[in-house]
Amino acid sequence: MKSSGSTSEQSRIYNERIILQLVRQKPGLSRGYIAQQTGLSAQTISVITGSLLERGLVKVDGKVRGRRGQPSVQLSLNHQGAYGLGINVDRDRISAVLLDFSGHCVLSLEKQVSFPTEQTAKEIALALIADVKARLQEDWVKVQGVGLAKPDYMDAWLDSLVTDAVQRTDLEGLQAELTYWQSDAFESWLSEQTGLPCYKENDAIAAATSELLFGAKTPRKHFFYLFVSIACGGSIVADGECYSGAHGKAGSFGLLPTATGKHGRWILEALSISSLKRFFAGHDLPWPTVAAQWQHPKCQQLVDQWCQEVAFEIQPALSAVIALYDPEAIVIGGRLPSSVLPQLIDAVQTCLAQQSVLPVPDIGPAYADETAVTLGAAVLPLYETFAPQRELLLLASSQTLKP
Amino acid sequence: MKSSGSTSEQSRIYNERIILQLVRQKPGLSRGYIAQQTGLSAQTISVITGSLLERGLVKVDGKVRGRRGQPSVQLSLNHQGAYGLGINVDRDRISAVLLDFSGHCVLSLEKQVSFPTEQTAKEIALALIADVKARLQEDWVKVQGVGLAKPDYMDAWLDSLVTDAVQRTDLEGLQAELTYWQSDAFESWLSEQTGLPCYKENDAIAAATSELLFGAKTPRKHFFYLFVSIACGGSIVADGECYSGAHGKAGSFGLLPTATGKHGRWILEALSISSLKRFFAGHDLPWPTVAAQWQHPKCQQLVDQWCQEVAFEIQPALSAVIALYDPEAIVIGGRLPSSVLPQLIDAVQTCLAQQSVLPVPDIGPAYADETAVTLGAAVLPLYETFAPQRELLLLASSQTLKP
DNA sequence: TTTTTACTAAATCTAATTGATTTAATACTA
DNA sequence: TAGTATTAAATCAATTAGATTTAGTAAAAA
Repeated sequence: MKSSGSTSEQSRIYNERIILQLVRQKPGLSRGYIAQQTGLSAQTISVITGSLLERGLVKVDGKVRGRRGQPSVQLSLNHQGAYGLGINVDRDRISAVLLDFSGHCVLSLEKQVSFPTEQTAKEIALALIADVKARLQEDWVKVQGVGLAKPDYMDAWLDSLVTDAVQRTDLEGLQAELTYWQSDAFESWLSEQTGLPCYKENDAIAAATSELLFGAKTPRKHFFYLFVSIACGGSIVADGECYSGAHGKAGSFGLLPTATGKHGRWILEALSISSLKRFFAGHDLPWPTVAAQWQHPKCQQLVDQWCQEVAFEIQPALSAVIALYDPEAIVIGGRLPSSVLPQLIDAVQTCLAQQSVLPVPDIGPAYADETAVTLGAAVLPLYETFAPQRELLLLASSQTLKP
Repeated sequence: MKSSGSTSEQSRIYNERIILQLVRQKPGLSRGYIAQQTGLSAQTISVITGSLLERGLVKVDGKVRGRRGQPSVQLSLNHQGAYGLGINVDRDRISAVLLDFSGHCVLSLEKQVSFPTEQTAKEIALALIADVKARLQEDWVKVQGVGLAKPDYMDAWLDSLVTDAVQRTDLEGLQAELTYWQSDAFESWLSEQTGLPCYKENDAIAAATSELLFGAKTPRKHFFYLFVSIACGGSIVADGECYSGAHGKAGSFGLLPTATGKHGRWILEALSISSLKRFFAGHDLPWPTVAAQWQHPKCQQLVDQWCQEVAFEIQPALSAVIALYDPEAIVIGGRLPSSVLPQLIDAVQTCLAQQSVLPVPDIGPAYADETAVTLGAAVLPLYETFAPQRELLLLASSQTLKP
């Protein structure tokens, strides 16, 4: 174990990132305002923004006239200053995106699967890499890395986690094949193919990271991200950073028990798209394939019923989160259809207000829609390279020690 | 909201603290070894240790001969280099200590009460301050501050939290009196009386902080501190720091529901000294007043039964902690009699091993005995002044902004 | 005596601060 | 309306703090 000291170079990098963060949150800032906000001197800001401009990470928008004195120069993020590549491997699909520095999606690929194979994932990845190289040309060097987001336990609960594709019967064989995703072979392969660093997180942490980088003008520092996909999970944001625990498995909300067990013993079986699909099937209603179908009264009513039942199922677990983490807010995101999410939030709010002994924090939707995870994957390299993280200052040097 | 930049002065303070931490954990280190461990240059270490020696925070132990080359100088913490004053207000007693820089208790006071009044607390505090000033003389200036540790909800559960003193009948009047402890009036008063900064935390966080500063040669970075006193609580240590949540209430383990409700609805009623006392009373066994009495077979057997029942009660809550927080270890400490603690740990280990779906982390006792809280209170000012905290670098400057 | 190790002094480098200066706009005034 | 004052933004130049590099010295074992 090493407790690293801090040098001026690390401070500089940190200060650069603090400035980038400010400019990202409020485009069009003047150097003077940045100086105020950071507590650094105007001269320092002048030097650092000069460097950021030179490196193309920041651009000049224009000048603000109308006030006394010299007009201030408005600085903004240069959208084309950096890119992040992201791949999300989920139980029912593999998707990939290229994200620019401002979080805008430049390229996007997706393929439906019933539990992903190594081969399908590699095909998607190769297609993405080829597309990106063709699109960016010499700007390829601005790609900061590849992010990979996948569920923590791809090879578990195969029978209860429904996917759309043809029913597989050879569950044991499938499970064996899926253990591929327990290794880090795919990360290594990605890194090799691209020549770029590869960052891996579980889907919940990836989604929460995108919330941190792009979520709000004044992001919350303490929240719990409740992530709903084919299964579900969670991520704890503490002091403005995702906390991943001693073994990278923190926030495993899905592994808490449900209140009644009606929708499955574990929350990941109850609060999930699988659960909702089973619920539709159990009530003989076809799964909507077009957005408008969600508005149908029968559909609305069924969704409402499901939301209320599930809210009740997860209430004790959410109460535990509130008692243990004392969050400012609970943010719900993931891959639920955008028309279902508000109903779920309503139901959870109502249920918690009735049952909780502790004050209930804000409960609201994540900023990103169903694309949150894939986007989150692409955010990982950008976050790693440009967000002001604690590690930067505390554990930056990584020299090995004498024996 | 302010995102502060980082300057070289902050780096220096941080590096000083990193060095102090190393020297605290492994007394007798050479400058060269410190340089290796921190990744800083030998010269930097020379300068900083020079300053620490001059300020009396570090002392020279001797020289190591026997190896080739010039013998290395052994540096250690100067025990008399700094002091911390601590007061613990609990439901059944008020206690206070003066701690030296190495964590050794210099002075200690205690008074039994049945729920503490403002007046009793002030008496104890004044006595402590007088004693300390008499003892330290001109070294009074080395006292870094006053720490106050108290339960989060002093005025709740009055009926179920047993104390030793005479039964109070006027519960409503008592409760009104106890709301004093919800304010920060006592902190302000302490600060005024001593002219020193006052640091307040709840008892669980204070105990965990002492574990962080004095707990181990190579302290764990991720653990859950389960704190058992008249009631119980918890504290989450993440990345080597106590996490206190958005409103300072994180880790409220006691507010999670029990499995069966047999020992009370909330964990703080079941896993607590109160619960154990009620259990003894319910089985017509007198509460041991001498340490040896705990060894009596009848007593042992009763304690064992209680431990097993309580372990079962808290098992779901501990599983939630493991799933949500993914800790390296669960550390149990607080004010349980030292003979009861190992039995409780055994019971919890056994119960979790049987019930948990996730791998069970290490479960072990805290380093500090029943004095953990009071000690923890006294640690707060030392921790604040000398531990390398994240805040130091990230939020050090606190200038106010223009409107 | 040679080699090795521990440590330090002086010079250098990086980055932030301070104070003066330049630039460009609005506000005031004759 | 022209000219001057005022204000604000930004930069230049000099200074300061702190870490690193380089070149030593001191002390002990081989």
